[in-house]
Amino acid sequence: MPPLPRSIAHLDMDAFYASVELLRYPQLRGLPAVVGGRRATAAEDPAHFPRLRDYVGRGVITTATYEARALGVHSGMGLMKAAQLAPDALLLPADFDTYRHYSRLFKAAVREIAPDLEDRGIDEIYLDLTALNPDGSREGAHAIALRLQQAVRDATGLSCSLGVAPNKLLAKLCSDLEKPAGITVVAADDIPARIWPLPAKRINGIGPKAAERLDALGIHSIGELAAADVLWLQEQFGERYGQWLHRAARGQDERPVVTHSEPKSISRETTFERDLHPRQDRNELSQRFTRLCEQLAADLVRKGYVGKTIGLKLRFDNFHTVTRDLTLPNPIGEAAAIRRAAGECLKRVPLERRIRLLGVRVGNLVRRDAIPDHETPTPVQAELFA
DNA sequence: TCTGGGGTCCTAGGACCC
DNA sequence: TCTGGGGTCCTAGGACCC
Repeated sequence: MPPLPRSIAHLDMDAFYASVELLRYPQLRGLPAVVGGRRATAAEDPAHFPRLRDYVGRGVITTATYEARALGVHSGMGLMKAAQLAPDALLLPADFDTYRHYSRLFKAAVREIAPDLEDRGIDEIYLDLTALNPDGSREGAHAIALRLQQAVRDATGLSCSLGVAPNKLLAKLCSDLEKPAGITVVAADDIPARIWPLPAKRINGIGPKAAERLDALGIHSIGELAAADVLWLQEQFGERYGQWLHRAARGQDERPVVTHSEPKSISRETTFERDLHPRQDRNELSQRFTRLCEQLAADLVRKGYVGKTIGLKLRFDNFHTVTRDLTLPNPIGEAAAIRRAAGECLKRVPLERRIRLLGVRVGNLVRRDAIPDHETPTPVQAELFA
């Protein structure tokens, strides 16, 4: 007997950050608006909304309303470029605490109906609905999706889109087909008609680089990728990725919905308002570096981890990025110890250009409460190791 | 006036051990 | 002395995702 097909959903909030802002400022509904840029300062009047054309400085768009998207603006786009396309669009500063609050609300509402939930960040989740839709019917899947949509709306006032399919890959693809507030259900039979005409880059895992290489090889649609010879794909893209491309294009994906996972690393990074010179701006650089380590140490305490691999990340004014890391004999978590280890990493980087970004990371994480007392480094020991 | 911040996973070479 | 594998850890970079 072949295993019963699963019923997997992907739920994606519609223009999440921007939609949360519209709950706060309903008078902006229907207008092009984007979320992004630096945090608001206390001096700014929260009811006065600057236009994109007034913005000066670094940053990208985090979310654009559908009205702004119609003007060609999308997330990830630099604010200065977006200002050219949509100078009159409103610019709303990001407020992550509020977004996290609404994230918890919608996930709790979904969990009441479908407890097998995998977190995929602040605004999307996977759900295993197999037990809720035992016959695997389209009608059953659609009914559950409608209930979920309504529950999310009741809990938050926000809309979401759902895809329901036999696996995560297809569910993710489908949740995007009828946005906003859409529901798309597909079965294996629908793949040739519904999935194969789509561009290959719509597959989660085919990014800009792979899409460009596929294009150059004459493969544009998922169907063309499905028709390509697997050995040839492996020659072009490597054994593993070639095999994965072949399976993905055919709608094959066995990954389970993972309801619990532990973090592998925790990091903090910052892009400076202006590029800092390694010697002329040495003091400022050093202060920002220390501050990042303090914030990271606080994050580690709050989340209950320590780690033994400390990493440093630098981005230069030409956008070239380098990383260095150092693995210590014992896990650490204190700001001073992190600062010292990351300082050792910094000594291994030649500093010949101005610095745009500085980041610090702690990996090889261990839960604080999992460390036997005799292994818990005291501050003094931590300093000796660092 | 280009290009945020938080992550995961993969690859590949070298060290080191069996 | 030379020739080998295999496994694991460390490090650096890169692709990709939200």
